[in-house]
Amino acid sequence: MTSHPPFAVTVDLVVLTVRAGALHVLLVDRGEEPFLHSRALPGGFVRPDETLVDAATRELAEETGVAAGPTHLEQLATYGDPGRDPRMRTVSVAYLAFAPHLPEARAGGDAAGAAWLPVDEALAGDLAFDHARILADGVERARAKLEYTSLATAFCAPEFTVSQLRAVYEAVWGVTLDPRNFHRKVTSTPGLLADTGRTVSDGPGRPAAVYRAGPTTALHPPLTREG
Amino acid sequence: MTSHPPFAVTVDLVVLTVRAGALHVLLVDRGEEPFLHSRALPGGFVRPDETLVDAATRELAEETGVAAGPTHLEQLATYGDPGRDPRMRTVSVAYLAFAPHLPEARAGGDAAGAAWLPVDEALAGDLAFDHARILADGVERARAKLEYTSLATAFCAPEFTVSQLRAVYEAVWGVTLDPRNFHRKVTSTPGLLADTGRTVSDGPGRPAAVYRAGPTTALHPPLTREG
DNA sequence: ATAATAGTGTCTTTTAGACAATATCAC
DNA sequence: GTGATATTGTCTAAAAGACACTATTAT
Repeated sequence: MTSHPPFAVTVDLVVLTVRAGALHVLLVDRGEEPFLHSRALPGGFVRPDETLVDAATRELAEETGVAAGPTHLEQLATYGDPGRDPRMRTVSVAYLAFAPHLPEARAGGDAAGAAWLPVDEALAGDLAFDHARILADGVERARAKLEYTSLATAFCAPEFTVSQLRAVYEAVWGVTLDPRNFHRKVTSTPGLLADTGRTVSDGPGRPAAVYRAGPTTALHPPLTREG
Repeated sequence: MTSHPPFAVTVDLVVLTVRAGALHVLLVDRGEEPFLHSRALPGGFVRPDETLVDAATRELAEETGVAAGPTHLEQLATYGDPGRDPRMRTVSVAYLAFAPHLPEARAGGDAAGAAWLPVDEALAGDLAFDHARILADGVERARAKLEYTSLATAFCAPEFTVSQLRAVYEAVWGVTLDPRNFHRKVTSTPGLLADTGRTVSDGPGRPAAVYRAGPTTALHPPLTREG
């Protein structure tokens, strides 16, 4: 058999960040049918001559104004059940992005609005298409990857303190970690953090050392998720 | 923009098994252009009304005679660079399968032949399309998943001994593990193995207890990859 | 001074890894 | 018996987790 029925191919983005101690996801108000005015993950059709990751980067910038630069982007999974899009047979390649704390998103492209929403609220409400499932998969992937990679630093500004890094873990995992053991763990993992030699003071308390992300991306042994 | 350019969507399968102490992959000889008579991963076009995983299961059975029943199947990643298929813009959703030791594969469908090949040989030779990259990604995923899941049991027959399970780890990771520490580790992980109460004797030596896979799928803490 | 946060040190429990010793088979 | 494999036990070193204690700031 040599038939190749035509499919539409889209990319959808699960863009996560930490705001006010909680994990948030970037959602748009759909500016067109189907699911007009529903909340949805940003995304859109892949163009004939671009790679999938280029399409993801472009849609992120077009629809939400979030630049790819400070953001970690990786492929999540692909969703292609017949009927997931009422218009036509559509296969969507989902990407997962970890963003630092950014200014408010702006809408653009096909989106009538773009905003950060706590993932708990997003999963409780209705999302367009099968985006609730995609979001749930993305959150689960994020939680798992914090254990054995240095990706938590992707949620931080280029320079950050150990407390800020710990706040990322606590927000994503929804636990409280012992500040002393956490500090010892991350500072004793070779190559995970690069000391800038500077400190910052934020409110009362001893000023914290300022670090950048180091070259190490894999955590051996992993951080554990216990409270 | 509301245009949705047509894409062809395929599934490709990285089917892994352990034979003679080495990790093997199931490859087909392509029966048609392009890459006629090249070795390739089994796969083919997704039909208009089937899910992606159904397409993967169908192609596996059609092209190689491998039934889905005893096989673990999970989505690996999606490959869609322009130009990866010289015929048209094609997006391929790759699936990763872990098979127990099976009889020789048979060819069928679009495949002129199907055979198990050691992954080292497969990666050293030329594979059609970008299948070398897909295979490399699949092998890496398999190696990583053995660490923190019970998926090694998917490479075993329904009933197996601790030695047979250890042989899977040694073949996939290419290391030698201490039989005593491995035995203690897997038998002390709650729910990983279900004792059948029976033993089997294979050659000289004390007969080994026979187990089935237990309900536990996540390994906490993970097995380590050291020799 | 007091409260708050940053960071270090110490102790206990758990686990990994090395390896001795025992059990049960084929021959 | 010998040799092979299975299984249990013991020991040591490393790591996790609990938590006392010190350091440095804002107020």
